[in-house]
Amino acid sequence: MKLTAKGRYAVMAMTDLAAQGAGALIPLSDIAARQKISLSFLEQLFRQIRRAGLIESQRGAKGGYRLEQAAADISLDQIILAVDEPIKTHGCTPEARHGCTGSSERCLTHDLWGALESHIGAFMSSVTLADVVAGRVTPSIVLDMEAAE
Amino acid sequence: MKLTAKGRYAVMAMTDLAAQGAGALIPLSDIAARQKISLSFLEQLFRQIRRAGLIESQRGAKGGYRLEQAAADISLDQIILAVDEPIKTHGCTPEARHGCTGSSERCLTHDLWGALESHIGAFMSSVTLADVVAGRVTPSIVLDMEAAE
DNA sequence: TTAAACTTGACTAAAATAGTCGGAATTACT
DNA sequence: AGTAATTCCGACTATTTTAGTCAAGTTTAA
Repeated sequence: MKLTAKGRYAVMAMTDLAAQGAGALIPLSDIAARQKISLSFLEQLFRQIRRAGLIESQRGAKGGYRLEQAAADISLDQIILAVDEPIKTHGCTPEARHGCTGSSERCLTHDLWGALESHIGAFMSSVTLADVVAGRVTPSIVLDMEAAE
Repeated sequence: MKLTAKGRYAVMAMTDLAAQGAGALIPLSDIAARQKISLSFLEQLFRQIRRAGLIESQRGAKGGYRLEQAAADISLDQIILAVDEPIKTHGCTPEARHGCTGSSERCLTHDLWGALESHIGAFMSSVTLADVVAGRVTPSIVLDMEAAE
């Protein structure tokens, strides 16, 4: 899972949308103003998010966007994956130049990248928009996991 | 913590070095050949890793690199931080254009990025070179953490 | 003396990122 | 019917970052 500014903006905008209440149609211009993100850029992001099925739109005057599902049912990884290309963690693919599939044996770090990927994914899929809006995402979540290890 | 191909190569090369045994001086050309990484590029990486104090070098014929500490005492985040700029997770800094420090209140997602950062950091600092060499890094580590949640 | 190896800084090509632009389609309201 | 608000779309582009090269050293073992 790639973590870029684009994904950050998408999460910020979706959080804003979720914070506006459940059923209302919110025009992008409102979100753009509140989050200080250019409208054009937001349009591009929301286009992708809509195609992923996370939001629904209504065109025309008084139109806007609303969440397709409840905020508690939308996890952050869904948002990130909607706007960024999915994978990018390890180069151990047949196409990669320096991957380990070229050589006969697996490279020593092969499993590592997979584990890292899973680790990040587990976190992002465990946090929902509702969590973020409610301020339930704090470093304590992480500390809990570390302590439990 | 940024996760790029550069950091990956650094970890791969350091793993290779650790796998060669404790005290021996290993020339970079050996690692370059085994890991299929260009020698020039490796030189650049090892320069940064040496400055970070993770390895020591001996110049001249029969020279090379060896780990400064035991493989069990070198964690992956030390390697990543040595070759990549440290931070890059959230834009909530004074310099950032769209950060939350500009507005009076904190942005809703502020804590989130910090938590994500901690989460990734916790993983990378919990894994040592010795773990990777011994093949102790598998997705099961992640599953353990999830199950414990 | 020679060859192996590290050291350094500057440079660069390619890729990815972040974001723009112009226009078209749709809808509510008057 | 007309107008303003709004989503929708694809293509385009400037900037930044990444990945990697290059040329010219310095140091040491044999």
